[in-house]
Amino acid sequence: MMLTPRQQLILSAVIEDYVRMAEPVGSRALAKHEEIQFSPATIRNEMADLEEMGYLTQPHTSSGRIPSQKGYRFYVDNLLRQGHVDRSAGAFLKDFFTKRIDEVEQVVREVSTMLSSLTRQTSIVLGPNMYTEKVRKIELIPIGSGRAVAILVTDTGHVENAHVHFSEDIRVDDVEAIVNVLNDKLVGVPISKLRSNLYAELAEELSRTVERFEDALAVLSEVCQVTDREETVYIGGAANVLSQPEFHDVEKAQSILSLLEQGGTVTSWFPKDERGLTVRIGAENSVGALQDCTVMTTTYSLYGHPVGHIGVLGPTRMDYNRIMQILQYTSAALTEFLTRWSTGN
Amino acid sequence: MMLTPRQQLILSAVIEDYVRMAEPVGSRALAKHEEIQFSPATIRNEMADLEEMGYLTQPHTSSGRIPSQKGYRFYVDNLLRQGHVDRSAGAFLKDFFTKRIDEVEQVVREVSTMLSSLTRQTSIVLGPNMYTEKVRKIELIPIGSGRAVAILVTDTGHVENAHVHFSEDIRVDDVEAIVNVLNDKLVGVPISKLRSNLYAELAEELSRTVERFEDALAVLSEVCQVTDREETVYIGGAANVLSQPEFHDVEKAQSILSLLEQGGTVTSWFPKDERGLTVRIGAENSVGALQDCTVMTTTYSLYGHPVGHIGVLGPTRMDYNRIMQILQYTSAALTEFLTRWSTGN
DNA sequence: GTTTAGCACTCGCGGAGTTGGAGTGCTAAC
DNA sequence: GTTAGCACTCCAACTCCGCGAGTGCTAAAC
Repeated sequence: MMLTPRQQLILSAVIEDYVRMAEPVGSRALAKHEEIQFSPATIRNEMADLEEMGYLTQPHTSSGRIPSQKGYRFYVDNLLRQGHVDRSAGAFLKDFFTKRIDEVEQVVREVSTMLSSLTRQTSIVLGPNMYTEKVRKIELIPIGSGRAVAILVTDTGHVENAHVHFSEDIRVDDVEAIVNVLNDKLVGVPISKLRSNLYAELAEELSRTVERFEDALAVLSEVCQVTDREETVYIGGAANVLSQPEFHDVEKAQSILSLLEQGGTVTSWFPKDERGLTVRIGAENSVGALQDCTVMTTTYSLYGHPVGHIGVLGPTRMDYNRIMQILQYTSAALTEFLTRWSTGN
Repeated sequence: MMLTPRQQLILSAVIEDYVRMAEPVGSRALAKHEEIQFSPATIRNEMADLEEMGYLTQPHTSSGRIPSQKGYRFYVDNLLRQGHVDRSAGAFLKDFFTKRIDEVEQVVREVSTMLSSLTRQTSIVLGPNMYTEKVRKIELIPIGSGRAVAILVTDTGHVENAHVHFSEDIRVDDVEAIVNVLNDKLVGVPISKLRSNLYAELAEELSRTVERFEDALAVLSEVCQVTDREETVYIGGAANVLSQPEFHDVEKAQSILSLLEQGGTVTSWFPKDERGLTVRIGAENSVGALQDCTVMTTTYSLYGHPVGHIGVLGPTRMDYNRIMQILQYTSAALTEFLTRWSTGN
């Protein structure tokens, strides 16, 4: 069942040609490759075998072959020659990451547009989540008529806020009391723990120390809800799907673009609880509209924990090698940036 | 030079038919309208005149007529029969705006997707700017190793934040001193005034009262920079451009989509310093890629001042009447929501 | 003078027929 | 096992043609 070296050679040649030209590749064309020393006839025989085994398909009898999903899978798993990002991309990336930026959000957003312009595909970036960060301070700022803004600052300087409603006649003391309890109990606690048992403990503490229990509870529940904030999704180069010949069919393109528009859906394309690089080819994506697409993703980390995802969406006919290199480089650089940033530049 | 009533009738019939069918409309088809009581021959004569005057064009000799840009312009300026949103849209809108939501950002974002699904076009919404809001409180929260987060809360509860770098050896007192001066001087000041003469005055005050002048200045300049924050841009239904027959040409569609992706550019499509409804038809848009598009926009307000924009982008062949009604309704409802929201729900 | 019927003409569109080329599978020779 | 040769397949591009929708013009009717 294993492929002979020659078959592997031919398979990768087919894939690489097809990725470049977007057209079925025939035996004559392959024979011109310098690594390939056999005659077209031999190649034809091998290709017929590869087709029989399901690695190649023919759009119609007597046209060249194109890789099947199984073919791509084998290629990604066994034939990708690891390496470094190519010259120009490397320069571009190095340049990008030496620019000094210090707002995380801005960096993440720019990574998204950078990835899409470098790969000429659509990029998807999930902003870093804050689960591992710890509460630094909670503030409660009244803004009149029984309303206030609750502000939570994490140890890395993330700021989240939520609006809270109070009873009309709450007093400044009450507000202060609430804030004090919250800060006493929550400073230093990781965001991911806010929801859990702490909630009960805090509710109890509040009921003991604070007069305005309902109001305090309102604040507490708002504060805890930051846990539920979805990671922000940045999508770059969505228009690039239209430049792929496989999406000149407007219907397909539209279905993909509408998917991309619903930020929520996109989140689910990323493998949960998996770090490092993943490649989802065609039907492996489970989402119907992505049957002809490959989604390649990886994670970036802070203090050794993956905190966000970066990914590239393109046709199954994508330059796996190049994009993989770019993603890995970017992931590493982003991780490094985050560490530098969170330890004080 | 003025059009006769009959010509106006025919012009609007042509436009309304064309908007519906997206195909050149001929004399026979028009003659079937019940408002139109003339024979096809008469209509042909009138259409020939309208073409000569530039209100209609013919894609090729002997095909129906389509409206020219000038035709649309005349239609929008003189023939649009004002009215109310149609039944189903009205119900939809009413329903949308009675849902109780209380985060401004969320409302604005949802308005964007609502507009696009209701109009089946692309919607563009600029979030409310804060120029008219006043500073409620400024906080400065150290997060270790010479860094801090500056937080600015406005009277309506907007929260903005920025990171600040200090000298390593700054003391808590210094930080407090800075915050105090800033709050003393800035609370109650409208955001729009932060940049102006106040800056100089404050710098001077800080130099007198605060030891760490450079650090104070760093904070001040970060705080003042919130003025420069661009309004957030929400784009909804970008994929809808592909469902318009005029954009089945992938090239065109792509150029529009890439434009939409650069949020910054989009901002410039909105007329500055103009309130109320504007319609930019075809070449009136000045941006090359929008030659076949119409951008219809209006503003929404808070306390009588326009604070944001909503708009719809579609082909010049759009349902001007319907979209205009929807925009006006939405603008009013959004204004009302904002007032209700900022005066305490 | 305005409106209308009639008619010849134009032009794009879709289907049918044709051709050329790229590519295959098979067979037989090396 | 490899390769040259050959017959075969099928798409893509092209041309040709007829149809139909629509026009402009003219002459008659109102």
